[in-house]
Amino acid sequence: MKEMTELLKGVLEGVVLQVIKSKKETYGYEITNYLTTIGFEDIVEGTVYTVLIRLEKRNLVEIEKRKSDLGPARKFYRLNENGESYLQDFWKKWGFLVDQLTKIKKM
Amino acid sequence: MKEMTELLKGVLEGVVLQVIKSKKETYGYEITNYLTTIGFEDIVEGTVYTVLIRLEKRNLVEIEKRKSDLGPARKFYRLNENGESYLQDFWKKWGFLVDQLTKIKKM
DNA sequence: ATCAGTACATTGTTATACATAGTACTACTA
DNA sequence: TAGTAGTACTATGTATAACAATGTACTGAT
Repeated sequence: MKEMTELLKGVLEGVVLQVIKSKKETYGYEITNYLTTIGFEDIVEGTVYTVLIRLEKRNLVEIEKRKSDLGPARKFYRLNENGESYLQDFWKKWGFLVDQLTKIKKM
Repeated sequence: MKEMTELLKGVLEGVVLQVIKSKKETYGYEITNYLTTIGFEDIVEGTVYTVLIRLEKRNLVEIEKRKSDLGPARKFYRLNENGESYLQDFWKKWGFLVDQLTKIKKM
């Protein structure tokens, strides 16, 4: 779906973290492709990479750079404990938001 | 719930519009109070007013200023047709986002 | 007269997503 | 072997949105 930009704000970080968690280990390019295939058509590489750098700065992920047999080296991301608890918190807030909006919509 | 700030981005506008629609007609102060009572504890007046001004600029609402028997004059907001279709679009996008995040969470 | 409650407005800051562009590596092919 | 497509990451600038903080102003009660 198009023009989700503003709605994505604040969500994207949790989404990317969850993708990393689910895949155990992954890298920027793969995350971008994954997100576009599942329907976030407008997400561009630049956006994902800025999120990843943010996650790194906040120490929510562990990083390992490894060579690829296809193209340049990949920077692999893995959740650490901070990342786990951040993600838990994120889903709690998300759940709350969904509940609130459901109520407001029915109002 | 606290610290929903970032998650609210892009959502608040739709929320405020829906509140206006549901109440048929309302004003900033009432909206702020309403939102804080239903659980958005951190929302402050300033935020709601900036949203309202945005809605006005984008021509999504009609405005009427009327005296109050209690305190200063109130600026009443009412959805117009643009507002209606914006709101419809908003709920569509929101629904899409909820679906996507549900999938991602289960992944 | 002062204060609390009601009501709106403004200004500056910060965070986030995006646009754009660039770098660099590999494999294929003309 | 030069060129191109695909893979992969980085950097810079911009726009938008929510918040913090502050100020104005009106009414009613003490």
